[in-house]
Amino acid sequence: MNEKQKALYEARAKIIKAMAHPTRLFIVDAVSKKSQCVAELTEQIGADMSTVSKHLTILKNVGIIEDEKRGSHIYYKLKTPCVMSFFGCVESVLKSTAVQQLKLVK
Amino acid sequence: MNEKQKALYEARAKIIKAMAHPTRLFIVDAVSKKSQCVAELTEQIGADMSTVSKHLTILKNVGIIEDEKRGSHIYYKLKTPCVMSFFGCVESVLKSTAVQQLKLVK
DNA sequence: TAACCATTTGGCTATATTGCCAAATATGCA
DNA sequence: TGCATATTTGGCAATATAGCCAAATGGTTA
Repeated sequence: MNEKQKALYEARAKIIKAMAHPTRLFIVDAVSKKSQCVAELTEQIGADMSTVSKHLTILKNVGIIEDEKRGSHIYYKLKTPCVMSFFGCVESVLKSTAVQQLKLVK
Repeated sequence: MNEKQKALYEARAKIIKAMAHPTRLFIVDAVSKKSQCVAELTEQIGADMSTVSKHLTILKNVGIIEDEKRGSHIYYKLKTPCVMSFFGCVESVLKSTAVQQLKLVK
């Protein structure tokens, strides 16, 4: 792997890493349904608002979500909808391992 | 988020987390093209073989790749091909942010 | 301008991840 | 059996991540 390739894989990994957290996955899922602000998301997640805010920043920095200021509120929404396809694949990975674990039990 | 939901998001995140590393992304890419063993991958990656082996274990444990023993070699191959769709989406996220950064420069 | 609401930032601690080296394990062959 | 090859495991140090609290910022309204 040369330097250029390495940099490319790092850039890709950074984006996937932004999705690689339960709270951030929830956020992506939630804002894909409707634009929401930190306070709303915080209520659903049940963590400190500052924590949720930091997760939002991470997702925003890589370009997965974007913010829109409306008055004193900041609404977050999905910027790159293709990330939703991750969910389907992840589900099939989960299912495939579940099937295999079932076989082991039998 | 109730406990069950939380557990589901954690399970999903674990799978995505397995992809969230430059070396592991490279491995997924590489073994999607052809089955390979640690030594081969190590050569391309340029890290310690034990490091590469650990990355393989992480990917295997979540069910993204699987191993196949042939004689004294262990070949790794892609188990859940849908993860390849991540690349396309990641590329479009990269492109979309690149375009935006260009606009800022102008 | 002051009090207020929404949100982010700084700072700190706890925990998790990564990568190397050295040692262990497993397999094949002389 | 014993040595060579292929790969994994243990252990440790360095770095990164996550979460909370407290404080700061920024816009809104009285």
